[in-house]
Amino acid sequence: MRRKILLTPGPPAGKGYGDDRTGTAMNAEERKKHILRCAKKLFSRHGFYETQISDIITEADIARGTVYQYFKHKEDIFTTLLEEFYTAWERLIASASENVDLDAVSPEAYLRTRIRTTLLFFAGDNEMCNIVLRMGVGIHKSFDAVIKRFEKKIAGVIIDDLVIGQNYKTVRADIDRELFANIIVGALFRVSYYYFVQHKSHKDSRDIDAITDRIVGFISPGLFAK
Amino acid sequence: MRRKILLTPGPPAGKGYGDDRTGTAMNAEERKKHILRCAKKLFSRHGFYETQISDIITEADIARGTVYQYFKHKEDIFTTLLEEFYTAWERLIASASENVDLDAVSPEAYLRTRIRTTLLFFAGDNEMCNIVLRMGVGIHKSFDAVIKRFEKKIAGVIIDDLVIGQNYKTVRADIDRELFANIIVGALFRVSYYYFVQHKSHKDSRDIDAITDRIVGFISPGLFAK
Amino acid sequence: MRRKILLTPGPPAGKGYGDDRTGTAMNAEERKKHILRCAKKLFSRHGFYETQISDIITEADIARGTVYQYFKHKEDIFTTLLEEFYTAWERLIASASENVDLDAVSPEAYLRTRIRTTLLFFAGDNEMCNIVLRMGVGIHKSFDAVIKRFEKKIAGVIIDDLVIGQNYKTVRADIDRELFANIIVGALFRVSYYYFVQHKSHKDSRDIDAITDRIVGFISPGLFAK
Amino acid sequence: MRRKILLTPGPPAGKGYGDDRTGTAMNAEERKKHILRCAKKLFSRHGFYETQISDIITEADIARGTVYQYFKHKEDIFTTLLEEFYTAWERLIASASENVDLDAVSPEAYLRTRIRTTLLFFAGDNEMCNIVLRMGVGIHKSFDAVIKRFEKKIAGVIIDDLVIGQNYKTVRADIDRELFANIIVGALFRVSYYYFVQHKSHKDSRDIDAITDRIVGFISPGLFAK
DNA sequence: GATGAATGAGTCTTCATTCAT
DNA sequence: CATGAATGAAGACTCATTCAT
Repeated sequence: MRRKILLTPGPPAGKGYGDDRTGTAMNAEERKKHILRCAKKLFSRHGFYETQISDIITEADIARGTVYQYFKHKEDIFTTLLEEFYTAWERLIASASENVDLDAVSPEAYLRTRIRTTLLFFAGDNEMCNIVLRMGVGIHKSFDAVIKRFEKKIAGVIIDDLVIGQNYKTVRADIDRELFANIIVGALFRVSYYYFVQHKSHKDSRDIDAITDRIVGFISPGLFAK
Repeated sequence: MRRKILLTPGPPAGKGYGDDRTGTAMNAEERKKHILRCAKKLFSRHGFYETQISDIITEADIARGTVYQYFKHKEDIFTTLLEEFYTAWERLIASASENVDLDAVSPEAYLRTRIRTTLLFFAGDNEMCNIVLRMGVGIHKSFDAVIKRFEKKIAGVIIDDLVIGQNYKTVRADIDRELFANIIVGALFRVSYYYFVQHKSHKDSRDIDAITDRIVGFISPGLFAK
Repeated sequence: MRRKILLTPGPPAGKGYGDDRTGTAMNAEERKKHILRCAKKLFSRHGFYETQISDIITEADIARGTVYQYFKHKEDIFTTLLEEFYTAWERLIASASENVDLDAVSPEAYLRTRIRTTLLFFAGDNEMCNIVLRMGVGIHKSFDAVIKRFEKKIAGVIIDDLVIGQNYKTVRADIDRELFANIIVGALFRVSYYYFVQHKSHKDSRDIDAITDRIVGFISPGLFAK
Repeated sequence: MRRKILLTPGPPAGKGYGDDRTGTAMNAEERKKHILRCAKKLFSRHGFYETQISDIITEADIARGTVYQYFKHKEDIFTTLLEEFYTAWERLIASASENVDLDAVSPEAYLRTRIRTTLLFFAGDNEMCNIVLRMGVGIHKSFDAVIKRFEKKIAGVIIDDLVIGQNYKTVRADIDRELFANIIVGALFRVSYYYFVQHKSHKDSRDIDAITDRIVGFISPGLFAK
């Protein structure tokens, strides 16, 4: 029986009539944002797959059907979140570019601004930061341990190298080892992904040698003591 | 009944005899590896959640129950894959370290070896490379488009900056822009993730300024023309 | 949590292991037939939409998932039922035609065979009969009353006419009024549907006059007393 | 606020003012009819279950809640449609009976009027015709193909028989085969439904033989050449 | 009277896991 | 050990109905 006609028709009832936990009424715009906010929180903590619509409506304190008044499906929520984030980023970059007089600013100052802008942007929303940059989170709790171990290890190896280098006085003493290790890991992971997964046009060891050379050439000046 | 002795000699029936494309029978060890190989292929392409046990047994041409003879659950397969990968990496790093005489080798040559080793390792198994380096992202087909767009854009912005810098002669002419953009993106993403998600100890804008300064200080020497 | 890993894994349990209410094990073929049989019963009584998968599995005493091992979806069950029925009918007609020597049999005897065969076929499976011929059933309980009233009325009108005609001696005295009313109603409904819904090529009143004439011409000889 | 007095005078806001394509305001009576008209169109095309309240309000260009001001539930709309149709039919039949002087009119002329009236009635509203005469079948798009095939086939068989009969000169040459096939199919379906589903009082093959005989006796005079 | 956001019971379908053979 | 039919908890999504405005 699809619907118990004449028996239990009933819908609404009780709370939720537009209220939030604050009891303030919400218009469509606000409510959509509210759902998005709650979903972001959950996606950030548990990932897309481990976040259920049930979790979202509990968090948002709304009815099941309400979600579907604002979003076509679960993916739509996630996609909207991504789109908004990316759009904000694009706007930021665009506005940042506008206000720069390339002739008046030193290259280093320019680079500095760029990097600072990006970091500030990510720092401003660490939930989206987690969603977008997630490196292992949001997959499945049971993988966390394994992943964490690896991430720790790989950074550790680099740090050890740096310590040795600093002892040998070959590596600059003022290097922030922790930060540096992350830079290297990030760079290597991304380069690997880019060349070996996305553009895997028969990279043989000679290609890899070439790539290695360029990376070393780029890193060395900032890394080693003169 | 046991009548058709000549027809169904060994185990149950029909195909699925545990053989692989070769038709050769497999022992336990081989069979487990076979399953892992098939699962890896699928996880790499569709991610953990979008890969079903059904897909794995189809790919491996085995019976549903067989999987559970070798793995406790689906997660166990994935975890085993990760573990194996990490273990291999650790072994590689360890053996690489053993054979180095730090007094006999230049710091740059040492760095070169380290990087080359890592790249070779990733290049050697681009399925695992995809799984490990993208994991959270190999999520759902419908997100791919959005993500790709962003990734393209962010790299594009950096490349544009480099072009400008090279025109102005402030950036070294021999920089491989594509590679460099990936290094920067990778570094920034990871650093952001590390500081703003994992260790989010109240990073205010002063912390970010400090981090920015260090990154700039590290990158500049290799980036700018003298 | 998609699946409460390590917490509540469990499936099977208890009954249902292939048993029916008879306790006899079933092979794939039988089980599919069993599901079909149960579904037919329910579809026949409550219609496609008012029959839930839950009802079917209760009736068949199987698990929810089992249905989907044999049928892609609910529609698939219904369609299979229709297909089987139609196929059986086609086979029947074909075999009936084979054994007829048109030169040796009187036209009336031939007609007789045809009609008898069809009636026997429908009489043989009144559940499918109801599903296929349903004229108002299987829609929604709440419509039943309205429909029944109309059906009664329309037949009533015809029967009244016949009574009058028989009193006037213009209608053959040996007419089975109930049967005849159904023949007329069925014929008129179908003709209307055929000409006014399916092939609605601008039937104006002249067309209708022509159709009427033909119907009258065909019915009259068997209806009126000489 | 009530500022835009000149813009939003009457009720709430925007469109949906209750008007139809003419832009004229509607009173309660008209509005109810309007909803019925729209619902009829949709029920006719997609059936009761595949027509949603959402579809109806879109078609009628009214608000969701408005429907429930005129109808208790979805079923109520459908039932109203049926009731109206049946009532109209009853009125028609009643008025047709009034004006007949049975002593002055030939039985055949009387039959002719009856049939013509019925056909005209159905032809006058092919949406209701579709709803009433197909009801159970306007079920689900996916079944259409299967059903159509059967309907075609069954009519085809009869037509083939007629062709043969006409070649043998046993069947009247002036028979409209298409029309006749529909008459027979309609009659047989309805009789089957009546006797085997509704009044299934142990119809055994002897009953069926009796029914068959009567049908043949009734059809033959109009069918066969003398 | 009209509106339409909110409601939530109900329904289909998926899929990891088990266990008799 | 391999098999694969059976299992059923879980989850996404629908949609008739209500009621504050």
